[in-house]
Amino acid sequence: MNASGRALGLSIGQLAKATGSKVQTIRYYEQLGLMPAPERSQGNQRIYGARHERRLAFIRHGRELGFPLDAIRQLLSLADQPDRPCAEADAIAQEQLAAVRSKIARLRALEDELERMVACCASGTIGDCHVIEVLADLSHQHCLTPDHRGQDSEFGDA
Amino acid sequence: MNASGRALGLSIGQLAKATGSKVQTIRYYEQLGLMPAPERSQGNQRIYGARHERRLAFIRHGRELGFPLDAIRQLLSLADQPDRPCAEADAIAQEQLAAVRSKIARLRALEDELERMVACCASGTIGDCHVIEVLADLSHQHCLTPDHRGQDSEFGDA
DNA sequence: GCTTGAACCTACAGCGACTGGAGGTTGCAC
DNA sequence: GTGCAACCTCCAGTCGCTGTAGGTTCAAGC
Repeated sequence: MNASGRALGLSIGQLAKATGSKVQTIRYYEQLGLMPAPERSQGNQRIYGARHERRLAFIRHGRELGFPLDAIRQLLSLADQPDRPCAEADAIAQEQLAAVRSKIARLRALEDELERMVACCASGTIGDCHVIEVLADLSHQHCLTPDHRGQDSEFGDA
Repeated sequence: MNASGRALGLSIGQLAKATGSKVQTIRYYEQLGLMPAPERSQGNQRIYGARHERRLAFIRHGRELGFPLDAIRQLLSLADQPDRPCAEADAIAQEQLAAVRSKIARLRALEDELERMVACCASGTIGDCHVIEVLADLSHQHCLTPDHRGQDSEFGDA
């Protein structure tokens, strides 16, 4: 019971290294209930097994893809019920894809505006600096889209 | 002294409406020192003039373009010194443009991964759900880029 | 003059997902 | 037995707001 079993005996530092996480992050996930509380050594230090490593890898993988922790929590609970339909998991992933696309769209608009802004900078003085002029312009006349404020709150993390 | 002068007598709520900000946000900017403390009425309520309106519009405009408040602080201080060279302002804008581009690149990679993820979902059960399978895969074999973790901390806000 | 309700005031907690530090204990190698 | 790295808990800070609690002021209507 070592290859895919549970006993493995990783310290939190070893688990962190194995999954590319930080020690604090692992404790943070435990605090949030995303990671189960592991056994402790006689000296009260956490001891992890393969099960924990898989779970943490799942979480990190989700985070790398930009899923919020709440979505990951749902995905984890779904992953534990192989017989349920996968429509729910699919919906979560679709939602994340939509969020990513909307952030891209917003950032591309910003990119356009910023490009125009810096392209016109002739390295003169602040007095005739296009960057400052655009920002100071109350009427947004220099802007491609007069309302470049995002409709969704902000493009958060991912 | 009304058209472009200072006296105008806006309450904080009127200023918020005029600039598309929220009342709390204006107070927050004042607390950070981005907005100067305005005069007060007899009843201790803030009274703003055209100068404040221009300054707040500048800040909001910068935020809409994703500049962090610290960058906006620098840009504001530059805007007050029209004789200085504009290289510094240009550099700040270039930096922001670079940040936006790097976020776009990261998000596009995520978009690709997520597309592949959901495209293969055949609406079966969790047991053979591609979404869950990819996330649970320790070896990242299903991933386009085995290291889709961002090199910069995260793609923050904008 | 009085009442009502909206808008204002200060101060502080919370969001998301960590990160870093203080101050103390344990584990392992030499 | 001695050092020091890694562990422990708890708490504050990041960024840019947003929301709430509990109280005061303003302007309009009667």
